[in-house]
Amino acid sequence: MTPGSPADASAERILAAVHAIPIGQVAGYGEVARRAGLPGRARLVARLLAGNEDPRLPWHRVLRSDGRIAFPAGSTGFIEQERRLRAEGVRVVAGRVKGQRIATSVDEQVWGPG
DNA sequence: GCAGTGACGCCGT
DNA sequence: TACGGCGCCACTG
Repeated sequence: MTPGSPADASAERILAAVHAIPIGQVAGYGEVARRAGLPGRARLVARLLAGNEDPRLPWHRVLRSDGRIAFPAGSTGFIEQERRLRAEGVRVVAGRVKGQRIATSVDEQVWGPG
């Protein structure tokens, strides 16, 4: 193992950023990566979620920048994510989150669309 | 070291 | 809104 590797620390920050997403709210992969201090590492976030084993991790609150579920429509992950989001009161139509806007930058999360 | 692949993002049409 | 193309990063054979 490499407990002191920077990749491990980054993964920890990413998971923390995902946990920080409030119930009923959603965030984009890029936004999560940005919060973790890893701008441009959206794919790394996806890889982490794909291999996460923590059932408490609100991975379903992470969407693409388009506001759509990243899984292919009809797949197991797609159905599961859609179901979990709806359980939290999030309106999901055709695999897309409605009534909310995916922040692509920290400014939008803090200040809003403007 | 190179090529292929993916729960991505941005831009142009 | 939908599609296609290109770029970027990390992992695997």
